[in-house]
Amino acid sequence: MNYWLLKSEPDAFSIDDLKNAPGKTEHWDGVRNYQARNFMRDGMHKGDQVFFYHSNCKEPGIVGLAEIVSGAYPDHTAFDANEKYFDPKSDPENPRWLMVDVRYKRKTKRLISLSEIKQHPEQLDGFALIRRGNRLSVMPVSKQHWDFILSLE
DNA sequence: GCCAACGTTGGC
DNA sequence: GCCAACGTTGGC
Repeated sequence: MNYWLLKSEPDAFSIDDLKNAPGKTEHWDGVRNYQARNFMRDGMHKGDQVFFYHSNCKEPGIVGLAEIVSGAYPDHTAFDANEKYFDPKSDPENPRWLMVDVRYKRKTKRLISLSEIKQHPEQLDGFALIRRGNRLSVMPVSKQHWDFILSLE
C-alpha cells in the first residue's frame, strides 16, 4: 500500500466538498503536471491512503484523510473546451492526462498545519512537502512520514 | 538543444 | 498583493 498527499485549494474543492460528494467520492481531475500524473499512473492503487491538504489559503495544512478507490484513468475534462483545465493537445485516443477516484475517510482531529510540519525537519527529512520550492499537487509520503504526521494529530 | 520569456503555484 | 521557484513554450 502506498501513501500520498493531495493538495487542493479549499475555495475550489475542500475536504467538506469531498465529504458531501455522492458516495463521499470524487474524481481527482485537473492534474496538469507530468510528475504528478506519473505518480498517479505508476504508483497509485486502489486502497492507497491520502492526506488531504488545503493549499493557497489562510492556514495551509493537512485537514483530513481519504482513500484512493480507483487506478488512474483518462481525465476527460482535458477534452472539453468548456472546462477550466481543457488541454487541446490531449488526444482522446491517447490521453495525456489522468485522474483517480478519491473517497473521504475522515477529518483529522485538528489542522496539522504546514508550519507545524516544518518544525520536524529531522523526522520528516526528505518529505516532498517541505522541500524548497516544491509545487507538486500530488506527492508520495513514506510510511514513516505518514505515521509520524498522524502521531502529531 | 539552448535559453529567455512567460505563466502558474502557493506561502507569506 | 507580492514574489520566489518552477514548468512550459517557442524562437533560434
